[in-house]
Amino acid sequence: MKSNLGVITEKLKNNKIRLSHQRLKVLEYLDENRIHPTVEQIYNALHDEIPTLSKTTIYNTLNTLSEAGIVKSLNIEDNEARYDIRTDEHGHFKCKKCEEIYDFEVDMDKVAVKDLEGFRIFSKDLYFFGICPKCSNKNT
Amino acid sequence: MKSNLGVITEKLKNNKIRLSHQRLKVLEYLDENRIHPTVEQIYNALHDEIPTLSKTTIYNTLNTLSEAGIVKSLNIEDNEARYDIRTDEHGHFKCKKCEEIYDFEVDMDKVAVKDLEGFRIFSKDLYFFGICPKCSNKNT
DNA sequence: GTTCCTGCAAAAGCTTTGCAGAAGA
DNA sequence: TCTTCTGCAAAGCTTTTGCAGGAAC
Repeated sequence: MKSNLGVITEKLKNNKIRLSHQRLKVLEYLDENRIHPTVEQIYNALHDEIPTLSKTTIYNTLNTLSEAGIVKSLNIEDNEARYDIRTDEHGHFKCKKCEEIYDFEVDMDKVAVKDLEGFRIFSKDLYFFGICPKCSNKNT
Repeated sequence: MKSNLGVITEKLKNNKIRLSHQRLKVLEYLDENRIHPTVEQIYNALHDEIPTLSKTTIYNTLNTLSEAGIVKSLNIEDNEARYDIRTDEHGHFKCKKCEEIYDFEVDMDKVAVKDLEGFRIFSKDLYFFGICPKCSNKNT
């Protein structure tokens, strides 16, 4: 998928964010591994290829990209942030057994929202928790 | 509102959680101050009345109560947990200006959820972010 | 009398900051 | 060349843990 990275580099240029090797690798990883990784996971995955890479750079990169709206940070865990390259409106399901996070499509307009007249809404986070089908079938 | 605390103490007894002075005070505070406070806020509020109170106890208390389903912890901030004594399904709106958190009613059944056949859902967190009416009117 | 809870001190874990050298434009 | 980025070390914060004394039942 060269097209995706092309779109991504264009987004960086539009936001006047320099195309450093580290940033492109982090973005490539997020694009090719839609697992909503933690900083730790990104670090472990890229460390072999870029031995000098530091976690500080990953934190800096993700903060920069979040502010530019190129990635989205998820607060679905209580201790550690996760990152998503999908920035369109969708929900996240976290399995309490395997800890995996699944995307799902939502129609937020159908959430009956009384009580919010006069509120200007910029973003919406929807997190579901439970057991995924794979873990349900492993009857333990 | 003596009835609320009566209900609360009954919940504690049902869960075999001892009715310590500290726990009752934390719960009373949550019940009378529906501001989704942080541990820090609870600590500051109760410290005058209970000078020996420690943050460790507040953390222990809130963890115990969360596990028993008597309070709910919110991950609406990226750094600090907030706590809610309302445990029924409802949404939270956080104002980016005044940082206040508002409750709102939702009907989650109307969220069009494809992609989740076979998933067993235990809980749902819905967080909205934007500007509240008060802050919208202060045109700054 | 038992069992569980409190609170101090210390540790753990995630994230940010300061800064000198390196890389991008 | 000028500005920005990287990465090391250290610090900052929230939260957890170990444990002795104390409170609940």
